[in-house]
Amino acid sequence: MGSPKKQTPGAAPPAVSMADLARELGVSMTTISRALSDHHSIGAATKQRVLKLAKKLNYQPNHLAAALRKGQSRLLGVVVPYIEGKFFPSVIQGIEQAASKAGFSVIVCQSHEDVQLERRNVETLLNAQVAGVLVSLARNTQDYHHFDKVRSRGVPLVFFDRIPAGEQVNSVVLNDREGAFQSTRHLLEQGCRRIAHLAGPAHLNIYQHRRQGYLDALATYSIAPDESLIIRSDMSLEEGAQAMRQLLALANPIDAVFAAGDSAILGALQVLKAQGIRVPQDIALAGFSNEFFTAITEPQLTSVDQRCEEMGQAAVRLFLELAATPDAPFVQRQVVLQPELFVRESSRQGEGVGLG
Amino acid sequence: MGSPKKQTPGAAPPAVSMADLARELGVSMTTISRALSDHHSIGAATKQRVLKLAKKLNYQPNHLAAALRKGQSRLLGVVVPYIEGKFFPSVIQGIEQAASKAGFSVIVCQSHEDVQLERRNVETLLNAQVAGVLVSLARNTQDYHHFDKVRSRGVPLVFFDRIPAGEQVNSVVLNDREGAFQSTRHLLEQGCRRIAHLAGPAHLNIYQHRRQGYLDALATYSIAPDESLIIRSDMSLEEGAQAMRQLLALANPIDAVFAAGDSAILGALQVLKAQGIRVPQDIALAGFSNEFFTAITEPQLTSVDQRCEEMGQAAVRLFLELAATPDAPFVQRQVVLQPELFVRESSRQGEGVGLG
DNA sequence: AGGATATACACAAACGTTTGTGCAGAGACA
DNA sequence: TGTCTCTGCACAAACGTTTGTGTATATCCT
Repeated sequence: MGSPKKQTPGAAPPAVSMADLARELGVSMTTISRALSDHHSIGAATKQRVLKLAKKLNYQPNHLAAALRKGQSRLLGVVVPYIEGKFFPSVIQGIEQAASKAGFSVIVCQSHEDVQLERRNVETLLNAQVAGVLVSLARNTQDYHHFDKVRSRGVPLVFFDRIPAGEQVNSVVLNDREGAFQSTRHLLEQGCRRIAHLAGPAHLNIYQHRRQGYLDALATYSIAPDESLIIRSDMSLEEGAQAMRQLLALANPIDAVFAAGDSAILGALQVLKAQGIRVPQDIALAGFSNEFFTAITEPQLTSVDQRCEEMGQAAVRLFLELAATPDAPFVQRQVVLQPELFVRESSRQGEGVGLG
Repeated sequence: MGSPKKQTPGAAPPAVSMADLARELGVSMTTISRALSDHHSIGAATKQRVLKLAKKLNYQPNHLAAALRKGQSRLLGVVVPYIEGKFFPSVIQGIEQAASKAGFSVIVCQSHEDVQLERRNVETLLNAQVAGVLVSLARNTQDYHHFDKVRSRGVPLVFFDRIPAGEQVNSVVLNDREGAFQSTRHLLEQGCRRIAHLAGPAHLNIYQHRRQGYLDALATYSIAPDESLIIRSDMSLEEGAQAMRQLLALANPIDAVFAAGDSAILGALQVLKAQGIRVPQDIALAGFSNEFFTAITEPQLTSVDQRCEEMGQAAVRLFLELAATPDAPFVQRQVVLQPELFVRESSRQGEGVGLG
């Protein structure tokens, strides 16, 4: 009366392994392994035979076993704050593309802007024995000790966009200062002179640099920065709107706003339209990120493109370089991408609301 | 004269393994393994000692080894057409959340709407020994043989949103018919009677159902479907605009458009505004997906929310059920989520352009 | 011809887990 | 007292690769 359940209906069929190939061909597993990895000590004829049989039996290498033996997998870990909006999906897109070209798969984790989760994500990735870790920091990450483990395990570590402040790390970033500089200079060229700035969290490198670019551009026109025109926020739509209301309450009116993010400038735009203030005639606007919606608002919003996909690709390239020389002493590397300013209706003086 | 390079400066320190714990405690590795996995045959006292030492030595389990031994990893493979816009990122968000709660990591692959790539992605995931595969089909996938391997390996397979036609599969979908029905009924309730439909690729289940929902709603008002009012497209902004132009050329004018996607309805909106046709007074509009931009166009666009995150979570739950009973005979399961209609300015009769 | 070099392959030990089986002692029951 | 069931643990064989070392022929140089 044996249990009929023993039949295991959906059980996996015995996957063909190197041992099977070896038995079939009457050679050792060594030969199979080396033939498949194109090792020099295997004859061309043997390689052919192995490859042919492998194809015939539909041999699929078990990456897990290889990873275990070699101590690292073909997996690339990515930690980002979130995957909504345009930026991070696009960067991931670039990462995925470059990684798969190099034979790596990508694991994506979200920190949800939380250091705790970021820490756990890093642990998870290390436990999965990833070959490398690509990180864009959570907003409130100020302590970087959870990345020590990555390094000490000899796993290549690359930061992108949001990088640790004052640390020796490998990174790829946008030239945020330059982007902000171009954007602000453009506003100046349109004749604007009292330009406000919606700044982001002060400890994040990207917002520091955007602020600096804004200040530098003002300086080229010999305009002294006015602290009352610089408003910090979390770059959300709501706080952008709030900041705009605050700016409108100033005695000495402004004629332009440069925001370090598109959501904030959108919030500002909505406030202006609600109050019947014309954009760009009364107040010109410029944002940052070239979000999808910048092309469909009315007026369309001027913004700075962050080269998202290039950033992802560059991060992978950097990782590959590091992985290629595992024992090399650490030298800090940084890739800096050049932004591109997209001028749209919200900042072009001498144009009407320009309907389509 | 030994090479000084032998020092391997960045080499990984010997990670602490179960063998180390066993040696330290003077017990066998079996005991360690079972204590850590809370096996019943290990005494409470021993478990405590093991757990304590593990914490002290900062023991990190090697998932790779476990996966190799058990024949499956704690990785969940996901294949989606792309990760731009709102839908897929949000679904992935839901997947990630539910998966990490269950102790799984997620590998995301994009098929870029290409069957070839989709096939390769599936191979890649299987090679990575994923514990399960979650798929939303590429647009041109009509042959489903590349998923046979997944099943035959006993790996749980769940489709979401875009699922194979006429196949016995596990899936989680939105009630697209209901969403389209509600949306169209809403337009009818607003007084619209000649309602056009921008339909998507005919072979995708989602577009079939949205079309059907549209037809069903018309039927409740005893309106005979007019084929000249149904225009197929790829749901892009451009083709949406093109379709709108085509509709405007009709002798018998229409008074509303229900599109199976938000990009298409946005294209339509842009055409209407360019031609000075009032929305919703002259022509009312409704879309599908509840994309971010529906809330910022002017007028704001009525749309159907797809419960993206719920969909991701449901897919993971389904996977977990399947994984829990690996030897159970196949029974088709389908989770159907209820959509939610978001009524906005583009379809509300009796309202002006309603500037926020 | 003698020694070095290159070629072509096999042996077997890892990598770090999990798990079926075996074995001892303890308590329960007849 | 003998049998039975638990409890608590150890042995050792897997899982499918990679790779250092060994060994036999063939080739080359002088």
